[in-house]
Amino acid sequence: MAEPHARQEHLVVVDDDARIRQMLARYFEEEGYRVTTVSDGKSMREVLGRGAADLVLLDLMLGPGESGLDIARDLRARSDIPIIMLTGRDDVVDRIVGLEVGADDYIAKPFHLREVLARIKTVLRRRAPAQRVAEASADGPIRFEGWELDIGRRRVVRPDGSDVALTTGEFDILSILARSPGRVFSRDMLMDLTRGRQLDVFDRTIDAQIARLRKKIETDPKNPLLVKSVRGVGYVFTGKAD
Amino acid sequence: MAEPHARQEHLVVVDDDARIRQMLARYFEEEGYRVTTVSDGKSMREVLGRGAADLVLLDLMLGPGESGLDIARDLRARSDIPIIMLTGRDDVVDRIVGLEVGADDYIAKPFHLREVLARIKTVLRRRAPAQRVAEASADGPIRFEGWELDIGRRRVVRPDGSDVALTTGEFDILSILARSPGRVFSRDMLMDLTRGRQLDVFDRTIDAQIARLRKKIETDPKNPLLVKSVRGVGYVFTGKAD
DNA sequence: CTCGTTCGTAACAGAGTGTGACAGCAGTCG
DNA sequence: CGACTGCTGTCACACTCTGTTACGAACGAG
Repeated sequence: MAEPHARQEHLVVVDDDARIRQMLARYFEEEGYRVTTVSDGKSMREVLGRGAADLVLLDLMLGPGESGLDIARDLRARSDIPIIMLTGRDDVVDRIVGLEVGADDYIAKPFHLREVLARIKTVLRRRAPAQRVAEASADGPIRFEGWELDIGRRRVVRPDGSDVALTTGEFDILSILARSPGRVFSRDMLMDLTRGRQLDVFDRTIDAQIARLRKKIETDPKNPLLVKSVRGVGYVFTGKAD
Repeated sequence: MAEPHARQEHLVVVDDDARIRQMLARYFEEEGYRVTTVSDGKSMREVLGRGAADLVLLDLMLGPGESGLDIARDLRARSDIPIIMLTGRDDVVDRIVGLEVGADDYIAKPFHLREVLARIKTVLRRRAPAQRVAEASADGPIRFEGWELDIGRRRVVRPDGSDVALTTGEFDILSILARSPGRVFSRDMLMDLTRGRQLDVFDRTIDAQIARLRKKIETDPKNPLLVKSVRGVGYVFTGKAD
């Protein structure tokens, strides 16, 4: 059921088969989404040019002379709109290439409408937080106070050259913080950015993670120098960039 | 469009009846395949010698002096190209022998074009996903941290130049991961992309393969640098491209 | 100083992961 | 055909990671 107060999210369905377009549109509309259907890449670009879409559902098997993969690549090059591909059951290669060019997920045909809906919700809810942390810095490592934080390689090196074994959660939090030194992040934001979830009222998850993180990277965890608390607000990275 | 969205698959039709050749060719071309027709075994070998074909559709009733069965046996001895035989309605013996010599399927004449197409798709689909993984990259090898991963040749070379003996399964997983560094793949996706199957609930297959893979390519498998785990999500390749 | 709030962190339980062992299987070789 | 070999899926068990709870310490307002 649609939630009346939630902003209606806008899906764009790209498929050359009119029946499939109609079937998907009808189903998603019943589920409370706004749906626009188009049959080819050109129309899709028109629609996207007109207004913001939240997600593109793209059939890779379009008619002759048009490749869903090219459309996906092109789309990804110019925007961050999440893409879910519809592929033939056995188009393993297409899926691999599709993910490579930046699609967020794929669904094999024939599909269950329920499943498509579930995937859409998942992708909309969190565009793979871990992924986002990684994308945060495809560039070189962040250096501070002799430390080195290589987000791409998920690796942290101490001033003395030794590796720090951070867990996934610890690493994600540190990445977010260190990427924007001096900026204060609320627990809410950290939770959302690293796990794609909202924070419950009395949730101490982030606090616990911060404590564990400090124990591993601070010389004196009681007097943190790198990750400081801002009472009533959140946490901030105070390491000085080299 | 720069490239067709999926490589056009190449069918070779071997039949001594020109009308049948033409009929099949026209139909398959409409269906998006690349088709080459030949009338005898000699021409077939020429065509196969020139370039890769994906499937041979072979009439067992060739003209006098030539046996489709011999051609099939010979072809199978020298390659893995899938073979579908066209046999007379009652050539039970031929079918048996044909399957024995390694044909993948047979179709009794007279046949429906639809059915032929369906069989072709089935046979092409049956080909090991691994093979399709390999096809996914006709490009050069992937290089990272001094390593070399040649997907086409299914070969992995260490920075010191020595070969690593990866098994098929290990290689497939590494290929998928390394093609999209920084992208997190769920176990589900890895299973689907490498073996074309879905993951059962408590399936640890991928974990086991990852462990074996790490043992072979990581300096310290306990602290992996190339293939890292993302708790609750999956695995990610963290090698940096050279 | 007192009080209510916020934060740090130890402790625990449950879920997730690594890995050795083993058995079935397919391919190979004699 | 049978022995052998290497690969893979599965299981079991240990270990790791994380969310939650609890409690005391730190903090800020008045």
